[in-house]
Amino acid sequence: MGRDLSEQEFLKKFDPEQYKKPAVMVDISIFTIKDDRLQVLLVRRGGHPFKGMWSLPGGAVHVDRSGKYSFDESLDDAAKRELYEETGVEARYLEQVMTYGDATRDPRQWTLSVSYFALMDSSSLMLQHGSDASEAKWHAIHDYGVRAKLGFDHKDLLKDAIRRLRSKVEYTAIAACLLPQMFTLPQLKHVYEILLQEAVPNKSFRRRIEDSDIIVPLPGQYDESDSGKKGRKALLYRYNPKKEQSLFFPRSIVRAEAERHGTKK
Amino acid sequence: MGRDLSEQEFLKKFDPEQYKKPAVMVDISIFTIKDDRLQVLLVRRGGHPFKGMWSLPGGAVHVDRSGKYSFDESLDDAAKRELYEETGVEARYLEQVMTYGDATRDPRQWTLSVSYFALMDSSSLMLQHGSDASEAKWHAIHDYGVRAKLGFDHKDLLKDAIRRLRSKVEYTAIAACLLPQMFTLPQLKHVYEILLQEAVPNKSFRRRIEDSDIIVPLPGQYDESDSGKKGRKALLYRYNPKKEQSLFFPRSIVRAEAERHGTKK
DNA sequence: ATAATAGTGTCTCTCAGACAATATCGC
DNA sequence: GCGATATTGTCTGAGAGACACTATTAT
Repeated sequence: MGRDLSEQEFLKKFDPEQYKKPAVMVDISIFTIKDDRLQVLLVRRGGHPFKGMWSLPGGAVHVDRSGKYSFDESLDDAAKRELYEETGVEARYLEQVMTYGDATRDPRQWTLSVSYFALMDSSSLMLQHGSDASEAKWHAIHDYGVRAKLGFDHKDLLKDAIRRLRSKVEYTAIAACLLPQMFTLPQLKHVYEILLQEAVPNKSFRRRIEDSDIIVPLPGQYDESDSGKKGRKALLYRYNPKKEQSLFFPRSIVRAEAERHGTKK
Repeated sequence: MGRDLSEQEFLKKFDPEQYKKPAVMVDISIFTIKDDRLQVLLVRRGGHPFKGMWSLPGGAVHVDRSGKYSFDESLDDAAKRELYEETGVEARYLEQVMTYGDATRDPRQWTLSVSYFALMDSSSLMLQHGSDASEAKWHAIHDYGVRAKLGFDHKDLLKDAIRRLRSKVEYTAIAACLLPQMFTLPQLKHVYEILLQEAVPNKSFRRRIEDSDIIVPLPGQYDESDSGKKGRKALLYRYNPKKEQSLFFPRSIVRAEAERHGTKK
């Protein structure tokens, strides 16, 4: 290791290109509820590899300050940038799922993908066309995937993202991030039922909300949209924006029974 | 984009070094139970940056087939290799936590760290000295960190790894991976109490085990070690190796009450 | 009024935790 | 036997889900 260098000298001499590096991508599963289904935004691949197939929106992390592209300060920033490029809006919720990396998942090189999932309400959205993604489209989720053929190992990324979402829904309030700022409890319950794919008991559900300070009522405000609808009007609630971290419910919903987390059965 | 290339032609022409890339490291929080405490294995840094400080064991992913180092087929392989280089054994449990990446966490370059945590029983261990890590040592966990000063943002990596471990212990059987192959229920209960830092009700704990098929008794076999000990001998159990995935308990242990997941408070 | 939807009251059954009782060991 | 540890038995309170009931709206 030669003589003793100071940290300054060491950093000056350090060559970042001394070793071969993997490519680093950020890929996002952007979810929304549309037509009573959970849907994910996919883009059709315009170039090789997997040309013509669908894939999760994403791209390389921008680490070159002198490059022509906007610089990414962090992984989260890269995810937010990709998300914004694809949808033109910011997501209500964004969370890292996990990282995939091996020698063969991309035929070009050893590639690593940091997978994220994002939640948005479908009304807040304007699909941006152009850029590298030739076409972007919502695809309904069936079970743990989509019917379309996905490139790379994005089928796995998507499956794990859906799993994470479903599991997290049971003990947090993030489902509210799939709805507009203001919503009713029947609407929210409906989102839960779509995500969990089973009936949610009414009383237990409302008790959960009451006992939490995550989802708070807007006293006296009723849902006036969909004026043609019959029946009693529902009270409006909103997702509590303060205390970002405590979107946790005191206890889990549905399926206290076994195999809640089992991968198969 | 020029004329239409076939995928083969495209791949032949593709230049992996066309864009600048971040460095990719794998860092591992290796946990064990020693002296009635949760402990993590740290190495003292021999070179810059953060020379002389402690850090999580780890290193760059080896993606160069022609290099002098062993090639890593995947991220998990890289983690297993680092783990083996450091401890000389394979861990009983290894799980990816999450990935950290930004422009400044390593003064040399934009660096990304994939964080893992590993569980092992302290008896199965032989610390390997040498290589780039000049010194390796167990450090007791207090609250969500260690007393030693850590380089990089490893304090955050460690904190998140501990959080993941503690949270996962409540609904899985991974705590058994901190004990030898065969163990008694009082021993396992003790591990839970060390990890969760609170008393675990005896009857509930044993009911959980009974109802699960994750931890199974070795009928008629008693713990004969520590022969000087008073009192009734405990039955031996083992961690069920088949069905790797279903190390989940039907329900959670302790703290059904609020703030189970809160970050602070 | 009636049907439809929203929201509330109440009962029951299950289960986690408390605590007591029993079993088995070394001495 | 005695103290220590392991294991099992029983009771009770809390809470989730079932279900019936009330409230409010459009037609």
